[in-house]
Amino acid sequence: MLIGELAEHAGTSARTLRYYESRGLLRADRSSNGYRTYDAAEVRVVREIRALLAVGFALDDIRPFVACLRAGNASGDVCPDSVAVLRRKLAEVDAAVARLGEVREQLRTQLTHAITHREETCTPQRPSCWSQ
Amino acid sequence: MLIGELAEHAGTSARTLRYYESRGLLRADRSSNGYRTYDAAEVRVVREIRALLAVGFALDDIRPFVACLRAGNASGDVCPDSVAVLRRKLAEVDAAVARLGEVREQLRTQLTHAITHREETCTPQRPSCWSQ
DNA sequence: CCTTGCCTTGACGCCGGTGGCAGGGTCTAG
DNA sequence: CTAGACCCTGCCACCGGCGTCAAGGCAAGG
Repeated sequence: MLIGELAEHAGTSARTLRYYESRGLLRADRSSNGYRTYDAAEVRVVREIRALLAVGFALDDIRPFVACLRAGNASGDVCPDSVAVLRRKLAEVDAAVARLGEVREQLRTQLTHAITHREETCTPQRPSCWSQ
Repeated sequence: MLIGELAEHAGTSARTLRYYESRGLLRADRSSNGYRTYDAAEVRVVREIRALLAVGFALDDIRPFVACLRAGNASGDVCPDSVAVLRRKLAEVDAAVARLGEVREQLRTQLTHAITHREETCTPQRPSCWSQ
């Protein structure tokens, strides 16, 4: 399988696949003319990468999952390194949710405050209130 | 007030203040030698900018708040344009929270699945499971 | 032979907020 | 006069995951 075919099967671009290779996530054999040649199994690997990226993983985080798949496991998740990354990411997501929750509260407070004070200060008698 | 003083009062760098100016958020008079000169009121403006940036606003989003402060309002929040941005940001944050919630669930599912299947597949009898 | 369409490597662009440097002017105190 | 601490403009670097262009090699069909 050439790189264009792999890209199409996996739903991405050849450029992207070369980038993954440069980052150590993909490997390719080369045929005599220098073209990259892929085994059909690489489709799964690329799909795994895309799926994890979509969830918010960085390429460096994804390496263990790829190694796990390559080791012959049915899923990239089951190896200890992958589990460690999953745990870490879960913690990060929890932290992000918490922070966003605080931001949300602050925004709500600001909005309430703004609407309240608009009654007092933004009147046709005081047009300087309007920013435009 | 010179740019270095303003930077110190507002807790940031002169470089940053020049950048804000280049983006249309700050204005400065120039003294005869070409140095930027600031009114003491600019400290509040810069602080407003920093506070909104810290919450996750982009510089372009912050413009209305600055205009609102400049118009003489006690808070940058009270003008209609600011309120509109606040509403939009709140919606964005809500969306982000929702998405992260889904991601969190997926991660939890993956983790549970991984740990369950590790029992079956990752044994000393099948060392290829381990990615390292 | 020529075109078409794939492949190759290499390099720059993007986005946003800032740091940092180069190369110069200005002001002030000693 | 000079040192040092400011100030000025302008430009490169960063981070990450690519898009995109350049310039060329290779395969296959008319």
